[in-house]
Parts: sequence; structure tokens; C-alpha cells
Amino acid sequence: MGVARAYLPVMQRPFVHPAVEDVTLESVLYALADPTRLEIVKKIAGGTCALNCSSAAPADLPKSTQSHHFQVLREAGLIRSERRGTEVVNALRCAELEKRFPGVIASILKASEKTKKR
Amino acid sequence: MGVARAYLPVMQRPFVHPAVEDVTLESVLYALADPTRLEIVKKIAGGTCALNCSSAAPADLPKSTQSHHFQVLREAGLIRSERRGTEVVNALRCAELEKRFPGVIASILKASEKTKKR
DNA sequence: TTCGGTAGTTCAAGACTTTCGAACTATTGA
DNA sequence: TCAATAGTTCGAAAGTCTTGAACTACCGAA
Repeated sequence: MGVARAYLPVMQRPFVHPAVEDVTLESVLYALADPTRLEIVKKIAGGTCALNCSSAAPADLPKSTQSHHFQVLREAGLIRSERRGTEVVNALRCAELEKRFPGVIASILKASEKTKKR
Repeated sequence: MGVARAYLPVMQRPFVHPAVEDVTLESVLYALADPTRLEIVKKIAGGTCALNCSSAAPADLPKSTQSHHFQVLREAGLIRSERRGTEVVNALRCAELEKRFPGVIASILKASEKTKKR
């Protein structure tokens, strides 16, 4: 009979996400204050389905930097990540965040669109 | 006759504020992402009149740190500062910011009030 | 009119963060 | 089974934050 494996290999460990009530406004603002991360969030928010890391991040961003930014976004409670075989798909936690901080994410995304085109 | 003084003493130089159209969303989010600065902005926003630096900042914050945070807020376009004798009075640039980034500041301030009480 | 207190600035050093290359782990498809 | 793909971890270099110390400017009292 299969002995329970105490430690899952690193690349199989499920991601940990904060409960929505533990998400802080400051961590959300902090996460969005970085231009690269705002870019990522915009890309995820703009699409209709969850995106893997590489396609959500700016084209030439080193992978180690990508990993770091996705971790910050995840720990801030902005995105939910799930492993799908070799890739990680990421979705914005829109509805939850809207309930917790009404208007915040929506107004920021809207403002960032307008600001973008110059 | 009074010779024009080329350089005003440091402590008399007027503050420089960015024009509202040069304010970027990222600099605003960056400025608000710091808990101390969010605290300061909340205090300024909550009052009915402009506040000097010492009374807008958390009680035990070292003055050099205060100075730094007010500079960040000013350069981000969030506050307008003016010298009044020995002190500096600070006001939120509410109306201008609301026009440039509708809902952003308002929703953040609102969310921060709710979050505060725990 | 000078002196003490108050308000804020500047500078430099130590602590903390960010970024990124290199080496690694898992999974998939040929 | 092997190469390619997707992401993680580590450590070092570069960058940013925080703070004490020394400073400037202004104000009010004696």
C-alpha cells in the first residue's frame, strides 16, 4: 500500500493563497505599484481565461524575475495560481477583491488603460 | 537698490509640484503602497484644512523620515505643500486627482477606513 | 535684539529589496 | 528515453529605505 509521502516535490506543491479577509489594502497597492506587476495584472484582467506565467509577463522578462513577481501578486491576494502539468495558470481574484475593496481594482485598471495610450 | 538674489536659501525655496497631467498612476500607487504614507494621506484627507508635516505624520516618526515621505507624496502629485513661516502645510490634491484617475483615490481611502478598524 | 524652541532639511551609513544569471525540477510529446 | 518547455531556487550585485546627527529658518519671549 502506498506510503503517504510527507514532502511533495517542490514543483508539485500546491500554491498557498491568502483568504480574502486576510488580504490587506496595503499589500494590494504594493503589488500594483510595480510597473511590471501592473502590466501583468492588466494582461490577466484583459483576457477571457486564465494565463500561464510566460504569456502574462512582458516578453523579455527573465524567468526568475517573473517567478518573483507572480509570487508577490499571489501573496498579496491579487491572483490565484494553479499548476496544470508543466505550467501555472493565473487568474485575477476579481469578484473577491471587489467585495473586499469595492472599486479599488476596477478604478485602477480603468485608469491604467487611459494612461497607457500616450 | 536690492540686488536680485540668484539662489534662495534652501529652507525658503518653494516646493515644486508636478502638473496634474504629468502625474502617473504608478507613482500614485507607489506613494500609497507605503503604510506610513497611506496613514499620512488618510489624516490629511480626513481633516477639514491643510496640515503641517508633524501633525499629519504618525506621532513617533523621525523627522528625517517624515521629510522623505512628504517629498515622495509631493513628487507623486498626491499632495500640495506650501511654506508658512517655519512650517509646511499640506493638502491633498483631491479634485485634480479625481479628474485624472476617477475613483482611484476615493475608493482607496474608503477601503482603508473599513480595513483600519480591526 | 538676542536667545531658546519649534519645524523641517540634508547627508551618509547600515539594513533591506530587487533583479537577474546559472543551475535546477517536473512534465510533455516525439 | 530524450529534448524541449515551464517554472523554481539560490546568491551576488545594484538599488532603495530608514534613521541619527548636524544643519537652516522662523517665531515669540525676555
